[in-house]
Amino acid sequence: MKPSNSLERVLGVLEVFSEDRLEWAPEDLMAHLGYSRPTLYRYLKILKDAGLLMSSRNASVTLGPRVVEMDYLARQSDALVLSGQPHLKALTRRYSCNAMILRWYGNKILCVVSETSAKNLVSSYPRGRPMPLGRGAIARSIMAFLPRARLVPLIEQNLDDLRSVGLGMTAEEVRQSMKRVRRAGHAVAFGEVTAGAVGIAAPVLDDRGAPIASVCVTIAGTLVDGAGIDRIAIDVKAVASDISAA
Amino acid sequence: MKPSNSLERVLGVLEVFSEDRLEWAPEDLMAHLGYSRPTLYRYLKILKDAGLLMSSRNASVTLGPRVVEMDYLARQSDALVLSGQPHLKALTRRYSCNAMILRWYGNKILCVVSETSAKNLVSSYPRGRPMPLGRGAIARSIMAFLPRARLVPLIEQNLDDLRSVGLGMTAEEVRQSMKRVRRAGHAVAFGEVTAGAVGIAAPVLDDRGAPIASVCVTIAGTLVDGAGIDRIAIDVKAVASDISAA
DNA sequence: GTAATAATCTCTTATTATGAGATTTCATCA
DNA sequence: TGATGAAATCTCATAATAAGAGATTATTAC
Repeated sequence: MKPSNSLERVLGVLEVFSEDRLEWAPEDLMAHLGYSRPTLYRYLKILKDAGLLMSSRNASVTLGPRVVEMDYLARQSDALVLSGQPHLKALTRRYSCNAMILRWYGNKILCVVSETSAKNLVSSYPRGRPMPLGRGAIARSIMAFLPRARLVPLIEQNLDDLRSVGLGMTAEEVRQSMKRVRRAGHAVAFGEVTAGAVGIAAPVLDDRGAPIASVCVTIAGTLVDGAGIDRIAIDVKAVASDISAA
Repeated sequence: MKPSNSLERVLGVLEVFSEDRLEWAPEDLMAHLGYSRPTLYRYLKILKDAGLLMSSRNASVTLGPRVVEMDYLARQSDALVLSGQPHLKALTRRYSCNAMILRWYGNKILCVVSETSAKNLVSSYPRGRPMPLGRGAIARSIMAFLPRARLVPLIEQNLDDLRSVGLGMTAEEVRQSMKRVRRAGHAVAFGEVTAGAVGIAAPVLDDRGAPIASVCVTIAGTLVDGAGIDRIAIDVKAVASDISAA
């Protein structure tokens, strides 16, 4: 995974930006990436000219305006957004809730659209924020549909979290829980991500049955009982399979 | 502006995505960019691995999930968003309107945040969408604060639009109109971008007095008279200068 | 199964990215 | 305003590697 050519090395600069580190001083980038001074400045110049980076007041760099523009364009071309948004609006009309679609990519789960009708239940996962793999209905709805070879290492990496939400003590027990989720076709979680909120999620599958996204409804625990959850689960699954078709 | 090295050429692939063309077939990219087949596929592979591109069903490519993630990060680190958002919330609390901040970069005006309290006045410029230079209070509030050398070519490029909104028949007359905007410290536009809407915008200036952004309130024309507009203009200018300070 | 298309590989050559160090630009304070 | 320190850019020889023609291998579609 370490960059082997100069093209990957330029892009490597973009990889270092994360929620923990939104601003980088050139000096730190040199140290962190191991590029020489002229090389780093060359890269920065190119990335700034492309608008992907910009320099903030104190000479350090942050992500730039072209990123913002590209996200707008990505919204226009994303099949999940285009086909999913009307469904989300319908869900939020029917229930006082938070409805969202999250994409599965490279061991990350990323929110791509969300709609809300619940006044005080604000989603802590807006568009673009990656979500943990170990907790929540969304993660489970996706993991349960992965092939075993893909699933097992993920379980092992997140065993502490998975254990703490009661999916089993050992990796094998967790895998059995996942099987049950797969059979049900959806996952339910009580307050695993947001206290007091119930999450109900179903996977969007591609034509080979591999998960590519998840549809999730989050609703205040006080608003639903078991039967209510079942009803929502049916709707969520319907939406997910509808999106799968496209 | 034509790429001179391989690093700029890879990034050149990202430049071709626009509102008019959200999806590209590799074959078309080869023709459009003039890269050979192996080279183009090499570039695509690298950009896909970085998550900046992804391939859609029909083998063509679109912007990818890392773009979405980077926009989320950009939101977290953007001083305009961080310092501006509370102000926008205050403005929308005070008036039934649409309040937004737009960044000026590379001859483009790009929305970075927007808040709204008006039910049926939906902004047609969400985050990331570039806005025309020839129409609207926002464009004018920025252009009026550019140095003459920068301003004149822009006026000439957009003369048709500028004329059609009544800023003057010749470039020189338009420039005089801009001077008046500059003296007033804000721009007002009636239905130039959205029919029936009034736009009131003031520039955010850096420490050298160069415009870097604009604060704009859009409100239904039926809700305000001249005095109302003046009141809003004062608030908008206050917000803009407050943001300028940071 | 086969045909058609799409993507990747191979390998040589010319191109060009690289980094040490010098130089220039920029900002800051006396 | 001029001096001081830091940040960014430039120069240039050399090693590194990106490029492309054409062949080969995947992937679809039928």
